[in-house]
Amino acid sequence: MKLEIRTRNEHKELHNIIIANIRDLINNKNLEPGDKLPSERMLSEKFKVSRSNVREAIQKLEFYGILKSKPQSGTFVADIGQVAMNGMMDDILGLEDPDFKSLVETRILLELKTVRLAAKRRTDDDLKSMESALEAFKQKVLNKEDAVQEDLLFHLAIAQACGNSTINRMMLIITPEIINNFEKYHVCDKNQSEKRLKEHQDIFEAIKEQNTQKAKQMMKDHFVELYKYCYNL
Amino acid sequence: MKLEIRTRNEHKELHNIIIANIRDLINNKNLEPGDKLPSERMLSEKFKVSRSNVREAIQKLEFYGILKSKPQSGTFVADIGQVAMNGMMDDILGLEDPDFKSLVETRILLELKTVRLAAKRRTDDDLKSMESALEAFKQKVLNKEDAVQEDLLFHLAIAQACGNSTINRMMLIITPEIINNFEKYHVCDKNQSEKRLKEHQDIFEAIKEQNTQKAKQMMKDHFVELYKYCYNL
DNA sequence: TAAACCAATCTGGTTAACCAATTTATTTCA
DNA sequence: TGAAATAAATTGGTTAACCAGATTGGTTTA
Repeated sequence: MKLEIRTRNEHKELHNIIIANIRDLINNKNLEPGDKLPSERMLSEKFKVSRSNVREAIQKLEFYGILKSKPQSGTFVADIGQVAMNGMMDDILGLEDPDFKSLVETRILLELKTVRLAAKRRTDDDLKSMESALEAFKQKVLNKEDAVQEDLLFHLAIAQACGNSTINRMMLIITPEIINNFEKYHVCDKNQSEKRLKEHQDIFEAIKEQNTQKAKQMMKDHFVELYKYCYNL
Repeated sequence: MKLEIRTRNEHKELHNIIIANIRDLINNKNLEPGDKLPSERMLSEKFKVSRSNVREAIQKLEFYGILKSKPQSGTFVADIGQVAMNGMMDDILGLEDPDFKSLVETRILLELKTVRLAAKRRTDDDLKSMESALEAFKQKVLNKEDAVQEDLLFHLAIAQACGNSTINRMMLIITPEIINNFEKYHVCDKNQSEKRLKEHQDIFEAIKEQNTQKAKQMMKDHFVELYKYCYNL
């Protein structure tokens, strides 16, 4: 178990070394946005690492939009400017794993927005999928079963209804981390699950009525417990 | 040019097919959280795709926290529950490229938060890096040069000072996309760059004074133009 | 001269063989 | 019989050779 974590960190560390090398190379060679990076083969030779490691690092930088790979052509510096790229590289290299507090704080921020947007923009289809998610949650609660997944699926259904693909994407990114931490710190309190169900139903009703103010307030009430965890921990 | 885009889409499409296959497999075999997935070799054979394609798809699912790979051991379903996993898979498969409006809307939401948090939590080191980013922006503006990168670097410096690693991460994710769209739609107006500089300085001062209300208001003023783009487009 | 052609070369992507650590099955010994 | 030792099979990770498409530079041709 310990070894596996060690290798994971070493793996991540190797990525960071390669990313730092790529950054230095871009700076030293004064590569402008749009310029072509040396080929993967040359990079792997230069950095004394395997080509697949180089590819993984490039893939990561592609995810952040810093590089673009074109098949049978090359890898290119994205059009974001050298200075911005450097700043972002430094940020990426300094990224630590998110702490629970930062996750919860972000979730509250995002969801107070999604619920307002969802109340404003929800379609009938959105309502249907929210309702079925709510129903699944209800069944689990009434059967006194664990319902953490169904809980968050309802929230994801709201995010999907908010009509903002970027916010939706971010909810998808943080949700698994939220779940993991919930389980790690035993945040979920089964005794309150019926209260939670009521709150979910209130939120759903507000969205259905397209009452943005009420929707936001219901969500805030729903998050009262979370606020505690966020600022007591 | 057209071909390259076609191949990119095909590539993404292949990933989605594999992800959908993995989802179906987990459902059909009733794999619980923590259970082991079939080996990469078996998956590649079963899905009639290369093993490296399978690895890339797994890597993507790892990024979203749905799977976890352990070297020399196997790939495991994360502890997020079957139902939640299914919902997330569906969301991931349906993810389209973010539209400009959703990007701007999200940026405004995030930055109105980061600026408040930064005003509350900023350290002296944070101030220094914000100041140097601001200075770089100032120089470019005074020289009438293009300053889009320096502009957004200042905003990233604020995000770094907000003491929330998750929000910071999200700013890093959307910034390149914002820049690309700015350039595509020619949002940046050079004639107003001196006004922008003034606004940046006001924001910096408010953060320095730790005046959260003022900081938020200054940022709002700074975003007036963006609001137009967000709701006129 | 310049536009069209072509072949050598270089590219990211793919494949299959290989590696070391791990897990599972088998054998051995008390 | 049961625990300890060991061998075999399986795993994700790594490597190097290979592929098809794109690029490039020189040559030919109108």
